[in-house]
Amino acid sequence: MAAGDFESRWLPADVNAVWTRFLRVTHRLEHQIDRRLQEQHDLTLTQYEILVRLADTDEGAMRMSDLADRIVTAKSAVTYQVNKLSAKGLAERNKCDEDNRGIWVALTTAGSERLEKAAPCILSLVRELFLDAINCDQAAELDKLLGIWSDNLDERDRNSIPFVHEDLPAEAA
Amino acid sequence: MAAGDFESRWLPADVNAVWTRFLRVTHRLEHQIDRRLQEQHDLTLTQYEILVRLADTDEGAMRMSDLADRIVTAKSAVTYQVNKLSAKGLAERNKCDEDNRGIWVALTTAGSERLEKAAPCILSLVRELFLDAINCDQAAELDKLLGIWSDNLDERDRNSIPFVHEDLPAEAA
DNA sequence: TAGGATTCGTTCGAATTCGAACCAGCTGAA
DNA sequence: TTCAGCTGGTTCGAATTCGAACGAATCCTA
Repeated sequence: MAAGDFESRWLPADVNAVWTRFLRVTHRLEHQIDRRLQEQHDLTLTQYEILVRLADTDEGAMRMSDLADRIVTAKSAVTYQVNKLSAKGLAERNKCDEDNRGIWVALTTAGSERLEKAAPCILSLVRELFLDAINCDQAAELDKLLGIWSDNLDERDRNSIPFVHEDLPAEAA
Repeated sequence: MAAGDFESRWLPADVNAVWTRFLRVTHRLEHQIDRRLQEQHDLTLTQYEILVRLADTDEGAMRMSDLADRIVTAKSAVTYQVNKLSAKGLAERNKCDEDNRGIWVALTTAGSERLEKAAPCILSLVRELFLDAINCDQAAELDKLLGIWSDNLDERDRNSIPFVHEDLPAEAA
């Protein structure tokens, strides 16, 4: 449209293209991993994610809310999935002494074992699809990008910015 | 575990960290956009995606299957969403002369208008969260990465590679 | 040109996700 | 101390997604 905004902005077509491509690639990646996980380890990607999050902690346990925050889903979805995992015997819910409302979700032995079996398989798939194809510099760059986006999102959350898109700032001739 | 594979491979912890971070960031990005879209334009991200895909074609129409392929969902989900859009008057289903089984999904005038209203808003949010924060070189790099991953996935699909993770190739001492 | 294999799109049921409403426990200020 | 407000988690109903099964149309091959 206007012809003077080349340095800091992208042209609409470019933005659209990159974003579209980004969405498509991420979805395809997730689908591949998810499918593999279900076929070979009877786990959903979400369930696997929960197990990984739990295993990543020092205490081997996490509060429901923190879990929800980490895996980026609604609290109710976490309740649902943790129940599922608990029914499978892979995780357990323990009451929380510091706060009687709270729940500590912990990995069971079976959960650890399942994770130990699944993780190498998944990580190798992740490597193959996602990381092996790029070199060290690119990987570093990717990591930097992820950091930037993450900070960006944090900031937005912190301020809970009320996004408004001004249609036309009423100053174009 | 073994200690000799440092150059082309990542350490498990790194892979895990990058992948985790990637998943989290992409989910947060999508949620932000999705929420905005629903609040301000009464559209799901999927629905918006469909409208964009349709608008991107020369004919302003697309076959159901191609749509499913583009937005990376099951065909049944496309049926569901196109029905939804059709009920809203934003898209229409036309029969296909070349193939009597087929359906051409086309944008209606209302659909174009809705998209024209929503797109700037969404693109500006995408810019803000996703692209403005990175410089031109990084953007170019990102584009390259997306290309690599995409090709990778294409290849895998083409050969429908039967993924097997050999637990230990039985040659480590 | 008949018949098996594919492909196109739909339908159905199951799984998952979300948000709103809710209850119970915690916190802070009067 | 008490009461209003907040926070952690669950429940419920609605929306969405998936995959399997299906019918119809097309393609391919003999």
